[in-house]
Amino acid sequence: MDPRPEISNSEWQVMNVIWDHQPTTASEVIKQLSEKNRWSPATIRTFLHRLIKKGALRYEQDGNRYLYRAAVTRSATIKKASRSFSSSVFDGQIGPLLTHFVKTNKLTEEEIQELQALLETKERKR
Amino acid sequence: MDPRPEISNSEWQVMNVIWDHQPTTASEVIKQLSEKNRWSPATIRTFLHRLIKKGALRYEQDGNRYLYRAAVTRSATIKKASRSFSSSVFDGQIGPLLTHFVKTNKLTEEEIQELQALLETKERKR
DNA sequence: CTAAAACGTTTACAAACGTAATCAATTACA
DNA sequence: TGTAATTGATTACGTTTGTAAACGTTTTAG
Repeated sequence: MDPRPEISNSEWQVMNVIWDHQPTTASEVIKQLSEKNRWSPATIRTFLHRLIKKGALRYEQDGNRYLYRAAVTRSATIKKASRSFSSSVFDGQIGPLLTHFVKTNKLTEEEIQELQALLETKERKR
Repeated sequence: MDPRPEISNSEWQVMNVIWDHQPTTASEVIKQLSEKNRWSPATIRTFLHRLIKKGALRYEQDGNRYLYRAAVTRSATIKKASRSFSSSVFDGQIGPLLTHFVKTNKLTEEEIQELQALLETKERKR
């Protein structure tokens, strides 16, 4: 199920919780999110409903409550969002995006090494 | 001038043209953009107005038309947008974002080398 | 057994966004 | 010189988003 239309910023937070705890209940999501944000439970429930309507979440009855799970994979969703982000902000150029992020952010030793390894492989493959 | 609220997807396209042609006129922006998108001139003018209201653009009179220029730098604006993007999509983790982009995209030889150089420097500095 | 708490559903409402038409003033062309 | 085209300003309108209250049903605690 391809989520149409796009997932909004707030909805991303909900999706992230679901992907990390799948399958899970509304109250679990509420617990996780009402700390970070000052959202009322009702607000979070609204996001759950909208995500279902968008086809990004599925649910099944579990007694009197729902168990939610993602209807789309995290990586596919990230890929779509990234494409759309880089297409507006960087005008489709992935290279500048990457160099920008590398320049302007702190990376841990591990992250640096993982990136170097990935780039090595890329280079090999050409 | 810090643009409040955020720049929308469509508005990014306008900003990109302005940054590339600064200072420039509405009709130049319209020319550039109505090819890629199927936007009517009125639509593009609306974006210009909104960007001025948001404080992202400035203008000065030039005869009977305006000359537009950015009121914010491209890099500062990109940085803000990237932060906000990675904070919702990657929950603030920059590392995963980078590895994701490297994994899922084609990079040119030059891009790979630039990234490797950047990472080298980063590693030195720790 | 009854009142409160929990859960899902519906409705609400302002701001932002995508997309544009219309209007008024000015300019340029015939 | 009068009319068409250009330019900026105002208004429009449906959808999405952020943020939530209200409502009805079910479960639970006292």
